[in-house]
Parts: sequence; C-alpha cells; structure tokens
Amino acid sequence: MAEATRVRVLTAIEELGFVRNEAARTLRKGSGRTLGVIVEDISNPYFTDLARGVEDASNAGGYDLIWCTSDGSPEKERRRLDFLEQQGVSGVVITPVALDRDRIARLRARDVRMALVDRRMPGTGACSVNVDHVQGGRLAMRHLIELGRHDVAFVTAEPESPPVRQRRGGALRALTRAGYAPEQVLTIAEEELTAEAGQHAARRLLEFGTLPTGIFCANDLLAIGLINELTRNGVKVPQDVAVVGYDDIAPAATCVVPLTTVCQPRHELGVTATELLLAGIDNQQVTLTPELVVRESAC
Amino acid sequence: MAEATRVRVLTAIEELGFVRNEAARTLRKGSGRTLGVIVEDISNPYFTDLARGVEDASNAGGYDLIWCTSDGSPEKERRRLDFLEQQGVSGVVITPVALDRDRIARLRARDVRMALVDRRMPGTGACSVNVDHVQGGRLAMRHLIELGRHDVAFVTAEPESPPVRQRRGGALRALTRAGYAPEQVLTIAEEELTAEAGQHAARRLLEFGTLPTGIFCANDLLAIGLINELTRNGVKVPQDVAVVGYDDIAPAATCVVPLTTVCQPRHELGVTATELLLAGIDNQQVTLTPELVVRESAC
DNA sequence: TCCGGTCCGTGAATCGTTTCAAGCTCCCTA
DNA sequence: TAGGGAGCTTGAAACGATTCACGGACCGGA
Repeated sequence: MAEATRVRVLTAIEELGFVRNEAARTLRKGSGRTLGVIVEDISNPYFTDLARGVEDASNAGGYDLIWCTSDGSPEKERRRLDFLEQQGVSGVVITPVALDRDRIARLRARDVRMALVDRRMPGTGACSVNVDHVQGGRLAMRHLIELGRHDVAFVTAEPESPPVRQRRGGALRALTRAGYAPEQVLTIAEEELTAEAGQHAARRLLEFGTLPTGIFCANDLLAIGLINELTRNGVKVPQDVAVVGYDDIAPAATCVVPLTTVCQPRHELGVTATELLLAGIDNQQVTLTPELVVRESAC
Repeated sequence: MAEATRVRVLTAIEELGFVRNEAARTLRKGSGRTLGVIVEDISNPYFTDLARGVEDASNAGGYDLIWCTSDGSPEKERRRLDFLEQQGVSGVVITPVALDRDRIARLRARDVRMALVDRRMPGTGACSVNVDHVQGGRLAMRHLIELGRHDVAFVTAEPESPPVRQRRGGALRALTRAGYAPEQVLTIAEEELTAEAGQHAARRLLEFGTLPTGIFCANDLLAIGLINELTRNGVKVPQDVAVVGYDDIAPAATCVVPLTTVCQPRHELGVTATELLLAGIDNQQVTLTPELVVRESAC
C-alpha cells in the first residue's frame, strides 16, 4: 500500500474519531482478536500474577484479554465459559475447576482453543502447562531435612486439588529417601488455601501441646497466616519452628518473617500457556520447574 | 407467548447446542449486555473487592462484566477504554487515573455510560460514588488522640492522589481541633501504596532514632508492611507505636498484629456505582461513609 | 357462517466489517 | 502508442441477531 494513502486513511480516522466496531468484526470473522482467562481466586496473588502473564503475552500477540473469575465454583466456571463463548474469543487460558471433556469439545467445535494450567487432559486437543509439583514438594522437604527438621507437619486443604496432592507426594518421597517414616507426618487439613485458614491451622497446632520442628504449607497464604498466628503466640520462627511455603507470592518477602518458599514461575506459566494457544498447536504439554527460595522462615 | 412454543424453542436450543452470537446481537442493538470495570491495581485487595461488587451488581442486573487493569498508567487506561469501547459495552465503572472530559464525552456520544469511583467530574454526565475520606482521616486520628498518641507520623505516597490527600486533611483537622499543632506531624512519603513501601517507611522511621507514638498510614498495605518491619526490629505494636491503616482489606485481620483501620465499604462502592450506571441517571453523586474498626494495632 | 382476536411462521431490512471481484487511473516500458 | 501492471475506488455478498410487517391458522363468540 502506498504511504500517501496510508497517511490519508490514518488522518481521516483521527479526524472522524473512528473506532472500529469489534462486534461487526467478530461477527464477520467468526472469532475476534480477544482471548479469555479464567482463574480460580482473584484475591490470591498467585492467580493475578498468572493472569498478568496471560495478558502480557496476549497483548504481545496483538490480542486483548478478558479476565474472569470462577471463584472455584463449577457453576460460575460454566457461566464464564458461556460468556467467553458468546463473546467469540478465539482462545481461553484456564485453571480448571470442573471442566469436562464435552465442554472442551464443544468449544473446540466453535473454534475456541483451550490452554489448561496445572491440569492435563490428554486427547481433548487442549494444550497444558504444568509445574512439576512433585519436585517442588521434594525441594521444600529436602530443605527442612537438611536443617534437621524432620519432625514435620503438612498443612493442606481438604478436598486436595491435584497440584497440592503432588506437592505432598513429593515431600513424603523426600522424607522416605532420607530414611524417615512418612507415616509420622502430621497432616492438618483446612477448608481453604487462605491466610485465615493458616491462622486456624496454627491454633490447632498450638492446641496439640508439642509443636513439630518444621512445617510445610501447601501455599504461601496458609504459611503467612500460620506464621503470623504463631508469632503472636510467642512461638519463634524459625528458631522454634521452621516454615516453608509454596508459590513465592509478593507478600512472602514482606512478611514479619520473610518466607522460605518454593517459587512457581507464575508469570511464565501464563505467558507459556498463551503462546501455546496462539501457536495453534494441539495437545501440546509443557512442564516448568519450580525453585526453592530461602529466606528467614527456614534457614 | 404460549407455554408450548416456549418449551419447544428451549428444547431445540438444547438439542442443537445453540449459543447466541453476542457479536451479532451487539452489532444489531448498538451496545451489548456487558459492562466494563477498570481498576488501578489488581494486586491490591481493595480493588478486587470493589470489582467484585461491580460484578455482583452487573450479574444481578443481567449484565456480564469485563475486568480490566490500568496499573495506574494513563496509557494503559486509554488502551483499556479503547478496548471496552470497541467491545460495545454499555457502561464502564472506573477508578480514574488520567481520564479527561473529552474522553468521557466521546464515550458518551457512543452511548457508553460512565461511573467514577473516588473522583468527581461534574458536568460530564458521569455518575460518581465517593467515600468521605476527610471523615475517615478524622476517625483515624481522633482514635489515636484518644489513646494519647498525639505525637504522630503520617505515611503516604508522592504524588498524593485526591482520596489520600483528603485522608491526610481529615487527620490534620482532627489534630487541630484537639488543640495540637499539625505542623509537628512527621510526613513520610513513599513512591507507592504497597507493603514493600510500608517496609521501607519503617526503616526510614527507625533511622530517625526516636519513634512517634502513633502512625497513620494512607492504606492498609503500607500499614501491614510497616508493622511487619517494625516487629522484626523488636518494636512492639501497639505498646511502643500504635498504627492505624485505611481500607480494612482482608489481610488486615490476619496480620501479625491485627490492624486497627478505617473500613471502606468496598463492595458497596462497586455495587452502588454499577446501580447508578444501570439506572441511567446522569450526574448522580453518592457519598458513602467509612467506619473505624478497632483491632490490636491501636487500642 | 362470519368476525375478531391471539399466536405463530415467513420474509426482508438492518447493524459495520471483511473479503472478493471488477473497473478505474496512472505511469513505465516496449 | 499500445500494453501491462501497480494502486486505488466501487460494489456486492456475507456473518447472525433483531425488529418490523404481513399473512395464515386456530379458537371462541355472535
């Protein structure tokens, strides 16, 4: 196209205040230049960092992004998917709650591609990006063992999601390898993976009378709530109890006792999922590896 | 419409897996059944609670919601508004960063209604919902004075947004009324309203040598970061220093020292803004009042 | 039997963009 | 000067839902 015409068009756009009607464009093209992301819990920094990765990669690829929250509810997840389907997005990045194969197939039939985070569903055509949580759990526990804290408790949530189960599995395996009996691990199950639940777990631990020397929490929010409550009750972290979290969200570093934790590449997770989506390849699987970040809470 | 036909249509929808094409609908109707929300900082629980209020009210009114983040950047704010305009939303709830009257007018011309949170722009047609921050600042400072902590510091951010300025104004007025000289208030300005900035502020305060007996922080994240850092340095809250925050976000309650703070009706703020939007009234102004929540950090 | 009304089916126009195809103007080259 | 191509304009069809208007089917009452 000739430069002169290009300029002429652009100035006309400017003068008339033209804004492209995305609805008409989407209607004509079948699907638009937008993607969607559905995360479980918008108040957990883990998910916002993830979604931010999705947004950055979307923008880089010339797409806009619609953020949605399922709040961990299958019903809400369904409604958000309906919404994105109606909007004619060309792809969805999702941390699935109750997503089934039929739904993926239906979206697929309408040219809506899917990328799953932390959940594999082979044969559906959906891509997925996972973190090696078994390895993450192993890193955490190995660190506690090296500190001589093999008398441990594990704080988790019931029901246990697959990633959390894998973390626990990895931790137990590390114990076994080091020659300890995994049956002796005290497991505290809370209802949610929140700071409030962590606080509650701390109170339950204190009621037991004797504390373990090390605690591995299924995520950072639990760990932060737990440390806060322990500190308030005069328990010294890490002297009395060493605590390790999982995620490495921002507050982990600014906590009263900066948290030793397993760092998940959250942003990269979102970016990778989005890139798989945009690349248009089916059934692709990528696994990222977590890293241990040592701070004061266990050192 | 006859019940028989209705059922016939619904079963047909079910059988064929029909999903309404929102693009076509929006194209034909001019604007769709979706709203947009643009918040400043998705990692601050204040804004996620606000947006959740917007979502609840949107859904209640039969609308879907598109979440966007401006990250406090005028450029991003502009791009998100472009996006929402292209999507044909029928209204936008926004915490404005650099929104100007021209932009509101342009959106208005395309039948996109606006509701502003914590910013009045009279004569633009936009509705707004505000919190009485002067009153909030007054409540916080009055509480510190009643505790005998009139030797205070104020932790804020530079540049100071209007709501934060109002909070400080209210606090100073409370001091004056109680007969103290507001010039003696130590003001610590950080770059952002984050926990990290609060931590930094604490370090600066500790360097001064003598601590004030009371500290009022412009928001909870600052207060939490500050308390954590003070605690780590052996300063006892509230014995040595009493701290009051602003917002009453969820972590304020689960903090090491549960935070005394000024509770903003965040959810209600979002709900009210959305209801004004959907009611279709112009230039409507609503002011909500904050409340003091007393916890351990200042009691 | 005829009329009035209710309810349903059909058909056409419309929204703004994309995607063709076809035709036009220039300008360069043979 | 004719032919060819680049670059532009014009025109028309299509996407799927909405919104009319119109006509037919059916029912009840006169």
